[in-house]
Amino acid sequence: MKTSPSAVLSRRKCPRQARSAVTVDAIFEGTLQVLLRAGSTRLNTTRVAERAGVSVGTLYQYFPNKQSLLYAVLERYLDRLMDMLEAACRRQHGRPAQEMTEAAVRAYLQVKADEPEISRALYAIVTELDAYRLVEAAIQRAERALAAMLSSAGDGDFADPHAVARLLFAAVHGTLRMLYERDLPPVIGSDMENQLMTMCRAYIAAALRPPQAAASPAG
Amino acid sequence: MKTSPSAVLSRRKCPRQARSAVTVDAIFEGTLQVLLRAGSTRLNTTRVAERAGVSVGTLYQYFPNKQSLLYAVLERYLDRLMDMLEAACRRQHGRPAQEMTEAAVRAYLQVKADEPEISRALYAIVTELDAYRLVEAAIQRAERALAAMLSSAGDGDFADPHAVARLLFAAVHGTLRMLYERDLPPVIGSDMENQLMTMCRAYIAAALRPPQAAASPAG
Amino acid sequence: MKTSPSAVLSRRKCPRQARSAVTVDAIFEGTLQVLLRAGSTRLNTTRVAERAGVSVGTLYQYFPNKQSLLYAVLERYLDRLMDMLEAACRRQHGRPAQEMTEAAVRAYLQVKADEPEISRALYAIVTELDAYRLVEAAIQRAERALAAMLSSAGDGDFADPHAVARLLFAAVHGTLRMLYERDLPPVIGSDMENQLMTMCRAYIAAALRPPQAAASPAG
Amino acid sequence: MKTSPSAVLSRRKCPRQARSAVTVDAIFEGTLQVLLRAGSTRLNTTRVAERAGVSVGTLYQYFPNKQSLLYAVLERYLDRLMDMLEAACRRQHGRPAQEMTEAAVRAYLQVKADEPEISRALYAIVTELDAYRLVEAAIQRAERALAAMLSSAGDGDFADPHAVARLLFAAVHGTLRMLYERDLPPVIGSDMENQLMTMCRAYIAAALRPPQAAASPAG
DNA sequence: CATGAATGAGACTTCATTCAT
DNA sequence: AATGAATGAAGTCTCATTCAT
Repeated sequence: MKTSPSAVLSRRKCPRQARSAVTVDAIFEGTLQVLLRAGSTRLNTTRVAERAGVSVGTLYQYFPNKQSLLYAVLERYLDRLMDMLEAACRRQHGRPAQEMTEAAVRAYLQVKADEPEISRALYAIVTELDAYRLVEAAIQRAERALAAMLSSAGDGDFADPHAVARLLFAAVHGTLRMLYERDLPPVIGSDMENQLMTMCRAYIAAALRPPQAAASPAG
Repeated sequence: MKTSPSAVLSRRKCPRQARSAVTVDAIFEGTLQVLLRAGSTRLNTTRVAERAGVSVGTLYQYFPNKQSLLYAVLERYLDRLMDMLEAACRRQHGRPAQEMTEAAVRAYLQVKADEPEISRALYAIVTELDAYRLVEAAIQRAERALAAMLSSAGDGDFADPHAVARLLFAAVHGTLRMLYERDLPPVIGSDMENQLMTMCRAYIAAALRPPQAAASPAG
Repeated sequence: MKTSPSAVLSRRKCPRQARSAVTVDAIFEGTLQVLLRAGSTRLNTTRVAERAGVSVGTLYQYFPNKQSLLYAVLERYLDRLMDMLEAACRRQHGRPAQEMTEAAVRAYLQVKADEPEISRALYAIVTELDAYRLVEAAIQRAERALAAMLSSAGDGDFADPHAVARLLFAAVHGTLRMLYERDLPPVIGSDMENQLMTMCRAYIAAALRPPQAAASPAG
Repeated sequence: MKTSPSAVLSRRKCPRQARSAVTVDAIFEGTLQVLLRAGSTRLNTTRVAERAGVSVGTLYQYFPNKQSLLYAVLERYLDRLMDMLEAACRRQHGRPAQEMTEAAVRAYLQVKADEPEISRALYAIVTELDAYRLVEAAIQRAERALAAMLSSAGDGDFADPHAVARLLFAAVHGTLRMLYERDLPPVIGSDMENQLMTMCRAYIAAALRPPQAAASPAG
């Protein structure tokens, strides 16, 4: 039942010429525009092509079918999101656990805050494509980045850094998702972000083991 | 662009005869079956009717259109979920904050664990219907129930119980959603549940203010 | 292709009991109501039954199918219309041609004016049923009544009274039809009626042969 | 409840390529064919497309819905009919009233006689679409053309040419309509046409005022 | 390569009619 | 006789995809 990324979803041609790249970009952009303005239900290839300023035929020259187009759009979005999260995590290596966590979470909030509708719209795509494998890959990138960061904490270590990273990401991402799917007044939104931060800090504090009193010769 | 529950989505006929009630139930059940087996993309009225063992005509005698059917299914699910959460919260009134939270969260995990695919499938519906208003109402029921419970804690109080309830629900629900959308091995699943519990406890501990030693005679 | 009045259109049972007659009347009335309020396109048996205050089942106990119902409604209307026209014509027997014509035409205008929407709605039925045979019968009643009247004129006779009656009816009825299908301001409507009268008078004058001056010995 | 020609009824796409124009013509033709052979009740988009030799999809590429198709067919027919009537009227300018009237009426009879079934079928459309506004526009074109013609009569003038034109058109058109809706034997048909002519002549004679003997020196 | 007209399977919905209660 | 729930054929319309130009 699940769509396998093989055959059906692969893009048809790698744009080698500059012109092609422009076209593909226009199509990606068009897809997002339609998604935002018309919603995922009314998203169809004709409309996308129209908005992208190309003909349907052209669209089909770059993507073998509608699914592959959506898949590519999603892939690109997740890649960029994860690139950014990885970068943010790397920047925190070696710092104290609380600070690094706070910084990473804040970075994630930041990006998501810039484009709440896009996030929401893309979830529709995930559901429609059953593209959970793609999401899974992204999540794992996030977890690995967070785990590596946590492992490098300068002020202690974690019994199972990956487990902590896993929950941290799930909690932060899941909370954000709820936050952006609801139409909450900004005041409440920012309060929730504060509460989220409090929770993360409390969690990290509970999971962090202070550095081995290396000087415990008595041990 | 959002679908308002009025006109379009309301049910067409209240089943008066016993026969009707049975039929409507069969339709609800059929919808869920199709949702689970064929996925939301392949869900169509014909298939639902078929699975429910009735004709399309019958389906349309109770629901003016496909959307209203999905809306009703969703509504029923959310109502039941919230009924259960409210009951669980009420049962905890007066107990210590940590214990009550743990119990409530566990109850929620429990229900959701029984039917992971249904949850996932229903999210697809929410997206397709833009039925965020319905979800919002359910969320608010959850928040109120949790806030009332927290306010009754026997071992302290919260500066802003509703804010705590809000985040608690968002974090738990959001985390669960990620948990069930991924196909994680059970081991990891249960580990995540433990981590989630840890996080909740840590958060509650951080938000709970011990009882005012107001009555402290020494005062 | 035409619907023959046989089998399909005949009413299923002649209401012998008073209760039945009441029901049938209610159904007739309901049909007209729906026709006027919802239009012929949205006229369906369920709606008719509803408006008539009976169930569909009952409706089908009196009419074997939808067509027969419409047919009966039409028949009743045409019968009444023609009854009235015949009566009006009979009342004019023996009077001068101009006066009798004017009176008959006026009577026809009168009835039609009382219920322009009904007329219009019923035409829709005629088209849908291809019930031209029924209309034809009514027209012939009209023509016969008018011809008989004209033949009895006290001030002359007509070479072919039936031909005159035929055109007279066609012109009056056709003009009226146009009048009521358009939404003309009353002023123009009444002016048209005057013009119509002028035309009829002129036509009769042209067709009427003065009485044989039998006493013209000089001839 | 009336259908306004805006939005819903307007055509979807202006045929730009030659191929398109051919397709649209085929669709128009197909619609008429179906209308004539199957009747307005059995007219459906599938059948029209089939008869036109195209697919339903193609049909819907040019017309947003069934109504708009019928509307367009009707519009085209009325336009052509009125073009012809206007031309005929213009040709009569300046001639004597009786002659011009007779010529115009005859021209109208002529066209209608060529295609009695089409006329009848199209009336069904008018009823189904409630497209009375469209018909109204056509009627007004007819009235204007006739009024202008009458005003130019070389042998007198009319107190209210437009009123005369209005009734003239109503009577002629209405009579014709009755004539073609009935299945009268040709003999009677042509007799009616003669009678109609007599009536028109009589009416014109009654309405025409001889030229002012303005130069009457005796005055 | 690009275009956009054409295709047709398939989705949604209505409604005349039947029949168990 | 009356009821109204159930039926399912048939109609309208959409949209992913192809292919001649």
